[in-house]
Amino acid sequence: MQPPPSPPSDITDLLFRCEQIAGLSLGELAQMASVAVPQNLQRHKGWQGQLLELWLGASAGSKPQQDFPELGVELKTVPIDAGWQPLETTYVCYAPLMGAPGMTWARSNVRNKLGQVLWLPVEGDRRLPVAERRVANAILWSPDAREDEILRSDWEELTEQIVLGQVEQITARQGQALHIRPKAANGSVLTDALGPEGERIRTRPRGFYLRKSFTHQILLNAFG
DNA sequence: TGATGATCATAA
DNA sequence: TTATGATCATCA
Repeated sequence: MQPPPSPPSDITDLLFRCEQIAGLSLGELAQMASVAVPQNLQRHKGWQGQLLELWLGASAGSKPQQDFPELGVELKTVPIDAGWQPLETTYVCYAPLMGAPGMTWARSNVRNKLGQVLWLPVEGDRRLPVAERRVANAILWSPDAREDEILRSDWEELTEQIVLGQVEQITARQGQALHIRPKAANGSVLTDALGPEGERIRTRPRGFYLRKSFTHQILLNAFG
């Protein structure tokens, strides 16, 4: 078996590809793709995500778009423990800090990314060697009315604070399902943001993330 | 011990 | 520099 040379033609094709790799270990998938397996993920944090992108035929590179634009699907690998509990929060996208006139939840990047997500749970216990971690069955998810409402509410609160120039007051403690945390190579990276008087300030870049509890519910609802 | 805040690698 | 892929590691 080898990684597919082209993107999936439709959802069925995508789900079929998921079935093909379900139950296999990262070591097996890496070997078949001629990719080296790192000892740990300390210096290879996005490694498994990129390996699985390769196996599902997602276009590489960093674009502020979905992984499968033609299918309207975003791919997210999520490390889980034996009880299907996510071990990490899930990065969603960059948080625009300069405000965007007329931006709404429905048109936001967060909503766009989360409109339809293909969750790919992977064993993530740090005691398990990376190569031995297995890929679970994929879950194709779209937020229901209740979930969308929770996300919208969190997004609106955080976005309002950004627009009002209160970026520095935002804490990761805010938000029931969606929150904001720093997102950068290190603390010296700065980007433009809005200040309290509408002036331009420099601050650490931020990203939107999904809380573990929210992702956990998604996995449970799909019955993992 | 878990969540928050910080950080690592890579592409364009 | 922005943005993707995320996980690490410190401290309450």
